[in-house]
Amino acid sequence: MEEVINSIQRASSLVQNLEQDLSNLVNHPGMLSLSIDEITEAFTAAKDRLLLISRQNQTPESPPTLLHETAPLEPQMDATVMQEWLRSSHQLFQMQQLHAARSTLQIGEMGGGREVEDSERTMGSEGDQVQGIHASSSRPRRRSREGNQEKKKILVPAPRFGNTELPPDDCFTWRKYGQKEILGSKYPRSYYRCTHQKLYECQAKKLVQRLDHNPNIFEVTYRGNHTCHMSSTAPSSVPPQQLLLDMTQNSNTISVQLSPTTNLSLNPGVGGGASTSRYGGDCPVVDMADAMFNSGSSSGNNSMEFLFSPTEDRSDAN
DNA sequence: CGGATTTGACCACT
DNA sequence: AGTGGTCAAATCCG
Repeated sequence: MEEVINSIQRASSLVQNLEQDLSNLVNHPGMLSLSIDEITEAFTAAKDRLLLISRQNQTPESPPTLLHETAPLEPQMDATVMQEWLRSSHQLFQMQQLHAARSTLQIGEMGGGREVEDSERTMGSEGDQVQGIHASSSRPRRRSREGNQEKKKILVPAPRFGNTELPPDDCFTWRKYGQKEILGSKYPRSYYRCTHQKLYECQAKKLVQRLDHNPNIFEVTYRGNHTCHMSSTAPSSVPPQQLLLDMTQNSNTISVQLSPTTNLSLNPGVGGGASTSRYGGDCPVVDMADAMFNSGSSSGNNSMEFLFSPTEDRSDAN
């Protein structure tokens, strides 16, 4: 596990370096590629180790919830895009660390107060219970009060190959139940709920919307917790959240979910498939989301503020 | 045929 | 009244 941590830390610092020199490196694709390769290798090394470890620790039927590869981003992206996903991925990584650190404490309120996002400001954020939606009951179409649902936003790079319309895979199966044009947004918002909503009364939902100014990035808003404890494929004896916690308890600083690999999508040099392994067991986003959910409240507030917040904010998270 | 998606309409909330 | 969220019939798809 120590090697894993070392690899991750190395990768993280490489990401930071890359981020700092990004404006220069963008003009030197070769060097940029090398840099990305280094990061990829570091994460891949960590991943390989973790896969080994997780295979030893998991029951055979447990879906691999560790580490992910998503569709690679197009190698030559502009600086803005690059910076966005670098920042977001770095933030995600920070969040993983934050979560790992906090998971050993009793997680409840976070000190910041920055967690409350705009939509929650007006509603309050109890975030503890989820109302059931019984479409066929005597009160049809009752909309659950958003303010009572935990709501977390993350930014996820859109697949640059294959079907870029697909929202990022996150290891859970989602059923789309609506799409709507949102005022002031170029792109429609898609509404998803957990496929197992009926079976397990799972109230997890997510909203997916492309960013106006950057269609290469999805803003994914998760609401409600998964109570189904199901992955996209088969029932897992251990819910992903649990795995996360279990693993993080073993390493006191770094969560092994490593969403960064995912969201970094550092695949130019890695022979990963171009398309999302939709049910392949790589479940990046949800791990992150779960991490956030399970930490009571995380540092997520307004997505942009949260993800692109200044460094002191992130260091504050440590 | 069953489950997922689409899409217009309805409803809750501000 | 405007807007976002949800429903549910129609349709698609494997």
